[in-house]
Amino acid sequence: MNVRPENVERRMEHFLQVCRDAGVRVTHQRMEIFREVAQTGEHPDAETVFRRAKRRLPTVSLDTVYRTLWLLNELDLVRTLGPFRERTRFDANLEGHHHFVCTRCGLTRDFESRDLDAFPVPPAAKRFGRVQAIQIEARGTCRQCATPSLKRNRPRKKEGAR
Amino acid sequence: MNVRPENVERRMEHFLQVCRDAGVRVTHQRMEIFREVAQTGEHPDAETVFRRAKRRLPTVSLDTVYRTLWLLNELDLVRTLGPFRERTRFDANLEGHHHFVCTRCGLTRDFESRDLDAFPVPPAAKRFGRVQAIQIEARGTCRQCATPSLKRNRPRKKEGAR
DNA sequence: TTAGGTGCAAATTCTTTGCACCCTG
DNA sequence: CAGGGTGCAAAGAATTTGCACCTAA
Repeated sequence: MNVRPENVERRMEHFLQVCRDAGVRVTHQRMEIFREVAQTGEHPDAETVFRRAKRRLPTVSLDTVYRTLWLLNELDLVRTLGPFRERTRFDANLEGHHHFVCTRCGLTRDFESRDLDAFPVPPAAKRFGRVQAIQIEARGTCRQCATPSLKRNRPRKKEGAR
Repeated sequence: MNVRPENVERRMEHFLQVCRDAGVRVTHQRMEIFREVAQTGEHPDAETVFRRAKRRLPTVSLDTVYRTLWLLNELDLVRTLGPFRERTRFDANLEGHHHFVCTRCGLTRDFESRDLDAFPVPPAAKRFGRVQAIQIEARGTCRQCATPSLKRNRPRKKEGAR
């Protein structure tokens, strides 16, 4: 569950490198916040990162944690699970199907793949519990986000193309 | 993008059947809310369903939409994308990896699969944009949720095992 | 030194809940 | 006609923002 120290170290190095290259300041807060995410395989939410980071940074604030996590996401040092900055979304298509997700704007569309449907459940997944279905998420950039003139990029409020 | 009328019809039939079997009342609101989700391949959020449902149900309220969507989810008539009723979660493991997701409590864990990493990007996914990575989500029930005595089931507030 | 970063507090946005009235079964 | 379902309004939870002070480069 926890990441081995040598890997955490490697991630920290990478973090420093990326920050320098991007001209982003390396603050005490950013280091510790990144470390908390780099250190665990638990996919923590902001609140959890906050709680843990406070052990080393007693005065850190939750909003700094949020700002830092989104910064790290922009620098591609961390990623979010599922479409990010999005509300809960519902789907009535219960037949096996897969999703294309645009990592810029969150657009999500179904597609089908016989080959994937036939793919056996990986044994590595079974150790966590009983697997009912496997579903792939193809992450990338949608047509509109790829076209510079029509950038859709992270609609925060109201809807984009849902 | 939109679901073909005959499939919408089939889903409506199924909806009625499931409601009857479950002893859940079939109200005008529930029918129209389900219809909105059944009709589109867009994975709408609650707000979007609300806006659309209002065209047929001018007096419907947003909270009814929420209550109904979660009811439909419980009846397994709709599903949510990604771990549901969860906050945004972050991950610093950027190497190709996959997720086991418990559909009861949202527990999410990484696993690796060489075979899946080697799986070619399905052509059907490419039509939506450029695919950078494919990642599978193995959905099922985790050990703890499968054990009746230790039910974890949907922690809403505060954290479960993240 | 100084622009970028932080902490605080307040604002927003999304989602849920309590309660009185309504309508399905 | 009884109990579940709905709408309203208000509460609650998660996340973002404005601003004055602080600090890494």
